[in-house]
Amino acid sequence: MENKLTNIQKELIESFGVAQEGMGLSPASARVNALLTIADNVELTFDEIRESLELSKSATSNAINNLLMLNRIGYKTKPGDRKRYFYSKIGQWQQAFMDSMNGLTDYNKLLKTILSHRTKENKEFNIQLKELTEFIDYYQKESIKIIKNWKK
Amino acid sequence: MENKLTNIQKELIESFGVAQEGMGLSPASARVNALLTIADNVELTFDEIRESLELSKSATSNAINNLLMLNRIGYKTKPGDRKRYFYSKIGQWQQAFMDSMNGLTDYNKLLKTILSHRTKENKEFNIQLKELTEFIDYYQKESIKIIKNWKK
DNA sequence: CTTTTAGTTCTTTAATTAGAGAACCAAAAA
DNA sequence: TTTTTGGTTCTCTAATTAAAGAACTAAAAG
Repeated sequence: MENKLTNIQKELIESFGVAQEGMGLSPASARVNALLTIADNVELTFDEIRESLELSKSATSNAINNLLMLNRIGYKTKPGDRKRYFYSKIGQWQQAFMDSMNGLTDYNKLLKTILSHRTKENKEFNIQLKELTEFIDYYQKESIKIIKNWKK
Repeated sequence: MENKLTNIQKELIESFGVAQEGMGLSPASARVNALLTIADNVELTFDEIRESLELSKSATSNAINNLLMLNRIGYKTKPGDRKRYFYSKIGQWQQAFMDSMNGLTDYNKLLKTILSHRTKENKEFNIQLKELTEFIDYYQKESIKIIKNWKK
C-alpha cells in the first residue's frame, strides 16, 4: 500500500486539479480525477486515494461518487477482494466529446425560440442571432465529421 | 422608459438565464445577458435593466461589469446623454469561439506535461492519453478551419 | 452653490458549497 | 459471534457566493 507521489506529481495534481475546477468539478473531485490521471498506478483503491490526497473519508466518498455519476471514472473489482479499484476513463473522451456536441442541441433550440419571438425591428441583431444558430448547427455537424475522420 | 416584457419574454429570460448559469455565469449576470438577447429593444440603460429584472442597483452594477469584463456585452453612449446603452455582443461569437479554441492550448500543454512524467508502465493508458492530446491538437486546427470556411 | 443623475462601493445577510469527523452499516474474516 | 474491512451517511462548521439596501461620488443640470 505504499503509493507515494513524487513532488512533481503532487504539483501536477494541483495544476491539473485547478484546471478541472475551472471545468466545473469541485476541488476534491478535481483532485481525485487528477490523481487517477497522474499516478503511476492507474488503478487505485478508496484508501489509496484518501491517503494520497489527504482527504477525509466523506470527501473521498463524495468525490468518487460524483465522478462515477459524471462517467469520468470507473472501477473494477478483483476476485476475492472486496475493494474497488478506480481508474480514469480517459479513453472515453470520444464519447464525452460527442456528448458535449449533442448537448449543444438544446442550447441552440433555445436560441431559435428566442429568435422566433423577436420583433422585426433590429434586423441586424436578428441576422446575427440567426447566423449564430446556423453556425452552431453547422459546427455540430462538422465536429462530428471531424471526430469520425480521426483515425490516423 | 416603458419597456415592459411580455410573459413569453420573461419565461425565455429565465430559461436562457438558467442555460447560461450552466455556462458559468452568476444568476444575475445570466439574466442580464438573457435580457439583452431577448428584449425587443437591443440597447438598454442601467435603469431599464434594473427595472426589467427587478434587481437591486448593486446586483445590476456587478452583473453588468462582470459581463463587460467577459466581453459578452458592450455599451455605447449618445451625444448629450450621460447614460450608457448596453447591448449583447452576440455578433462577436466568432471571436468568442476562437478564444475558447485557443484556451484549449494551455489545457493540452498540461496533459502533455502529465504524459511526459508518466512511467513506461501502463502502456495502454499512456497511449490513450497521447491520443487525447493529439486529438485536441487536431481538433483545434480543424475547428479553426471550420470557422474560416463558414462564409455562406 | 445645490440638486439630480448615473451609477459604484460598502455593509450585512441569506443561501449554498465543501469538507471534516464521527456514527453507522453490510459483508466477509476470524 | 465478534471483529475488521470498505465504505456511506449524518451533523456541524467554515468559506464562498449572491444580492439587497444604504451610503457614497463625480459629473452635469438647474
